[in-house]
Amino acid sequence: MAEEKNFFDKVYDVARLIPYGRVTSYGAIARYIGAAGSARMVGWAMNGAGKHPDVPAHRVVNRKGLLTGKHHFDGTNLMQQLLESEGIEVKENAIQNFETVFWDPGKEL
DNA sequence: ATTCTGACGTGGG
DNA sequence: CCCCACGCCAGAA
Repeated sequence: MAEEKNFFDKVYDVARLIPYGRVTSYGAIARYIGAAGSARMVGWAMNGAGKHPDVPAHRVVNRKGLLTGKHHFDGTNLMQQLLESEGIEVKENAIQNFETVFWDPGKEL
């Protein structure tokens, strides 16, 4: 694939690679695309993910495994339902067995 | 141009 | 685990 030069495209590209039933953190993606330290930009990029149906933003959480971005989805618990539908256990906006379902792009790839 | 905010991360206590 | 402070970069007012 051609290398995306846009920061957003890179984020979307990695997010699309997240396997089913797995989750990753903003920092992991940021580091993989070469924007280590700018994890905030990853989250910001996700703001435009709504235009990219192939981008599973619900599989991206912060390093604590908290569904910090659930507030940005249509419903209040849409993100949690999506994760639960993939077999991921979520409790109080926090992913259970986070280390088990965690997927690191720079590590798995 | 300046200021603030934001789906974060890391380090120290 | 919690809390606090700093860094980070892009965009909106």
